[in-house]
Amino acid sequence: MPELPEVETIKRGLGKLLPGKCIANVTFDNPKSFPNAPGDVAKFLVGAKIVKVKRRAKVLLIDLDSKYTLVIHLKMTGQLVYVRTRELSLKTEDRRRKTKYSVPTERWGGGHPSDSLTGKLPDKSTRVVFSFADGSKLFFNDQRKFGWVRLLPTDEVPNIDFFKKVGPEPLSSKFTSREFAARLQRRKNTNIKAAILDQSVIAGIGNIYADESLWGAKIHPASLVKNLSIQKLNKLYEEIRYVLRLSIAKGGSTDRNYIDATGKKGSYLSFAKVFRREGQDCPRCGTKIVKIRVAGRGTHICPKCQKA
DNA sequence: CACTTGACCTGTCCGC
DNA sequence: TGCGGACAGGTCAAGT
Repeated sequence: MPELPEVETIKRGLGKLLPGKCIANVTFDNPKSFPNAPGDVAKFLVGAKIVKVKRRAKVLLIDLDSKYTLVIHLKMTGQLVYVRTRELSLKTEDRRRKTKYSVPTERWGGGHPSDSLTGKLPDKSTRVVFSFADGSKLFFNDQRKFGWVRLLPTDEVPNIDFFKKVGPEPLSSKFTSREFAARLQRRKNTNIKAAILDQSVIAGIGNIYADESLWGAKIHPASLVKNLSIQKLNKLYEEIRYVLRLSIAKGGSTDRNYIDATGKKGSYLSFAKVFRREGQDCPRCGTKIVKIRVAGRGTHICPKCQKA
């Protein structure tokens, strides 16, 4: 579920919280969540200081001063939540003992309680825990275990298969409608929804923003790319950039379990036009929104605005 | 090579 | 109430 706006929101949150933090310890329960950790954790992770937090496509990158980078993919149910520990006052043995044994971490989540998912961490979905020298922690939670964390030398990150083939950032000022249309031609015999979900065509779009941008451009998701006019593709380009920007401004979409670095939900879905709105009226023409299946995904359309 | 489908997982929801 | 099955969706491997 985390698509570009959600990962961007997490990046911005962690970018304010993590730089300068020194990693004191890393624990993980599920080897698949951190495939190459065992040998490299001690050498290049513990003792390293966080330099910068970045994003490329739906991937989060945390640069360390050890010339290594944590590469994190949240896939569908991944979360990265930062928890500040209760400020310790170590004046007396009593207070130290009380703090140590009773309240390892304070309530997590920021903002208004109704905006956050409440609970204690770690929980049963916690796969990796990064502990920092100041006592704060970063939890990588992932209910379905599709996500992963990898530790790679920073200069090798661009060489992994995913980054070698991934398409341009849709919100980059260098990304033009002309380039968008040109890149779509590699998938000209498939449907437009599959084409924009293809990360090698354009980075960062997932099911939510595919449906929203196709509605905005009045394109049926099953339309073959080769049958779409250049005007339609230009409109789609504009809509993709519009919905991604709007969602970032709203802190992303919380469908089931997305939360940001401080535990807060995103509010984009309350602005969504069709996603998860089957049975409701199309905001443009009033026709009932229907849910169909395209490219193997649940797909939401207005059958009147988006003709096949 | 282009394209489609299934696998990877776990939790939730729906119908019987 | 319990239970089986469908479904959720990002990416990759394997299939056509």
